[in-house]
Amino acid sequence: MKIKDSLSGLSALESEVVALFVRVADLLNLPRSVGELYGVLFIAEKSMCLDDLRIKLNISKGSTSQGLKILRSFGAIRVVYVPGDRKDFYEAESSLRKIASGFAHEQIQPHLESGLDRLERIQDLLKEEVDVSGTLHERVERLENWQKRANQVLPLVLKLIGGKG
Amino acid sequence: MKIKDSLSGLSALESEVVALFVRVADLLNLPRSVGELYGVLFIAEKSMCLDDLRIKLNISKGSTSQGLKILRSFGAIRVVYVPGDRKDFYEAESSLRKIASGFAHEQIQPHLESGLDRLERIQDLLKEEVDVSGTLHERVERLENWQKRANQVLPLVLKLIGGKG
DNA sequence: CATTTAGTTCAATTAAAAATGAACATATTA
DNA sequence: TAATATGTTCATTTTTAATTGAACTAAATG
Repeated sequence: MKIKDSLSGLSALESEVVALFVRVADLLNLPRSVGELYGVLFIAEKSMCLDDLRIKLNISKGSTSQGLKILRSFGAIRVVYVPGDRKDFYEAESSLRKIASGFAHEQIQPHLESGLDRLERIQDLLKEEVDVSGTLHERVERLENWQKRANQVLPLVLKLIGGKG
Repeated sequence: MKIKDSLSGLSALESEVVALFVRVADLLNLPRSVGELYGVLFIAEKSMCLDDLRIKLNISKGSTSQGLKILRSFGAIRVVYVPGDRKDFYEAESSLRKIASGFAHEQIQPHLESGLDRLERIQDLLKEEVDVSGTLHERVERLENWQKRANQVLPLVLKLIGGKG
């Protein structure tokens, strides 16, 4: 351990963990850099500041700042106060429940809401129409059903994920 | 109704439905064209062939073919036989349970599996290390816990989504 | 068995998303 | 209050992903 890949600044173990979270980020439609940052913080022994992360990952200040902002936005990282240092230090939030909940509220919920808006517009369009086929009505009803179900399932999923902590 | 936007080939209602599914596609990390295709089929009165869709959406043959392939891959559309026509006709699968299940198996499961591979590699790396801190052990254990939970939650989510049909 | 029709594939192009880095804002301290 | 330190913003560049369209395979038709 402690032997860093001189090019990447990451140990073999760190690299693997980062790679894992880069994959997760991709799955969740988040920028690669967000996965990298969370990965480093997840496996870090100590809290780290923007520059620590930027240097370790060899990415730009802008990416680092934006990535940390995204991670903060859904509570995947926490800012910790370090006495005698004006820099912001970060550590990874380790409660899956909290992260999932934050993600659901910040990244999923808005989509569901705008979906609801659009569905209402679809219903309005349907009302304006004359001579609407039964099929068409049935399809729009199905859409309403799906929308409703999505809204019901999300909180249940959070309950499942948040099992213990 | 039946008044098509001459430029897009879609009625106002169709446009809204397509836009809705384009958003869903984006949320699920699928190409825009996949959302467009499913949207048109979802609201269509009759089954449609590749060329019907290509013309209606004004997209290329290649995109249409690839998009339909993706939709078939997780069972979001079905191929229907039309007597006296050699073309393949498609209609939207309307069972959310089936679509979600197909999506989970084809698009999510592989990620979970490769995640497991990577986790095993991380565990191996940890074993090779001497002088591993308690923190580090704890973090990798947490990772195992998350992985396990993801594998447990996925089938439960499918149960929830597939409520009635 | 040549021709047409349907659909796929994939190299090249285009479009979208992310990363960069310089300019900027804000807070600190000497 | 000048100089420094920290972090943000955003126009530009770079990278990645999606789309295109021509070449292709395969099947049906005449």
